[in-house]
Amino acid sequence: MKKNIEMPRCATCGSRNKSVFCDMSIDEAKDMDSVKGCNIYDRGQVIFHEGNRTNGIYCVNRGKIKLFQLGSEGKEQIIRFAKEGDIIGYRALLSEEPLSASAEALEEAAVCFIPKSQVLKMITENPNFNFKMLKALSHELGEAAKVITDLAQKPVRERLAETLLMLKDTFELDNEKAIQVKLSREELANIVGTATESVIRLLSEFKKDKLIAVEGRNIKLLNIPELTRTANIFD
Amino acid sequence: MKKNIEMPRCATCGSRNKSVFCDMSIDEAKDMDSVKGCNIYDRGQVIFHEGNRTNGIYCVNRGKIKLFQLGSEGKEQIIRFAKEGDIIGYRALLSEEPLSASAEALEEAAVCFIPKSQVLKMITENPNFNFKMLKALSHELGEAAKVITDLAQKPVRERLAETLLMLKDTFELDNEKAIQVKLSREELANIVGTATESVIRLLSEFKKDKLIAVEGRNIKLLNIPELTRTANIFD
DNA sequence: GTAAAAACATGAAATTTATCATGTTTTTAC
DNA sequence: GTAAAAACATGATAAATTTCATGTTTTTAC
Repeated sequence: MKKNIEMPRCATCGSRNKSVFCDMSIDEAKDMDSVKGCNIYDRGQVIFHEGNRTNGIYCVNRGKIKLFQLGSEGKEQIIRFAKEGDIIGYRALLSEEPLSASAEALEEAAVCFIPKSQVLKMITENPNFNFKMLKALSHELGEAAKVITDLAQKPVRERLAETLLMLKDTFELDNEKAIQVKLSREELANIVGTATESVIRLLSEFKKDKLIAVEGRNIKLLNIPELTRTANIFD
Repeated sequence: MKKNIEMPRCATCGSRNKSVFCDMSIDEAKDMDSVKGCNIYDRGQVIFHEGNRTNGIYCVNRGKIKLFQLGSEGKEQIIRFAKEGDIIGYRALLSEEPLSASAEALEEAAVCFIPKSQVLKMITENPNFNFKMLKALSHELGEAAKVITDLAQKPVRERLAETLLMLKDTFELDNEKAIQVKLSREELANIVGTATESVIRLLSEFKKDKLIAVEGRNIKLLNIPELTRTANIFD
């Protein structure tokens, strides 16, 4: 269940520097504080549901979140991840369409809710914010196109290697080279677009080839250059 | 080669009603005319190349265009299409990244070029246009997510049926139910994400099952409800 | 702490899809 | 108009991937 917590203030939010709100004024931050909400979500809790309407955007203060669609056979397809400083739900808000994905916390997460009116106000009144939104959407669209080409053309082995590298870029490695997000084999399969068993087998192969080390959900990237080659990435 | 033609004026452009420029003022239209360029591209001509930088956006006045990326093995992946009233190249402009796709004319096309300065001016000074851009990007991003889920989860047969229906929605049918765009089997394969031979075989099956009629590149959709069922679409 | 559930793992078989080989038809370029 | 090239077509084979079956390990819930 959602818990009530002390409201994080935008002015002192550590995630703000990394977000589209990074150059918000003090007045805007106060304004935001007066209209926003904030909730804590436990691991596995749903923040919003695909198909629903939204009346605002969500800004991740802390925690890791997966965004996924359900395919026609009810299988999850993970579309992207969000972490502190990221906003989610903005696509649906701006397109005035239903949410195209569900969002679920991968670990305890604090997420603020910013009402539509406030978002529109900032877009209208703060050109920097407006351009940040345009830029974020454009960037996402470019990333999506790459994913489309990979899914259409690359074999599973390459896509899995690429997924591990993407997770590294998104969540970074700790000092033992371990990816700082814990996903099940099934979740990995739901990014790669393959069967869970295929992920299990390929992870074993990568492990045998010393590309990675695996202990449960902890995956260490031991040989990134060779993983990159396995992913067939040249740019 | 590019040909010089009489410059179409925005004020009288028949495509404008359907575009993000639909509620441009008379003054803005004149302003636009004074800075824009226009070129005619023959079938097969490239309008811009993936990886290049762009200093403006392209607005399609007439003709049909495919946008594609090259995969790591040099295979085309068709990402989307553009027709009269559509703009292309805006993703790269707004994200300040290189162009993520190449654009090629599928038939003779007239395409205007609008310099970056003018686009930014309109974004800044015309809130309606700004919201149209945000909406267009958001909508595209939602469509891309659907494509990702389909590519990851649907078999080739379903994806081909879905592609035919997508082409119907994008280019419409003539009064003989024929899709109003002519694509090679290879191009169809490059949308679906499969081998050309697979497209050929499946089109024959669809034809045998009376879902479609095929004469060369002319494809008539005879049974849309059943095609929709074949595509496994329920929403 | 223990039972139940979920996740992980692996082999064998089945299925889907791609590749290769080859021939025909259609289009393109002088 | 004709030769060359490209596109279309089809069968046979090969490869990639999924599915199914089954067992083990780990996690979760009282």
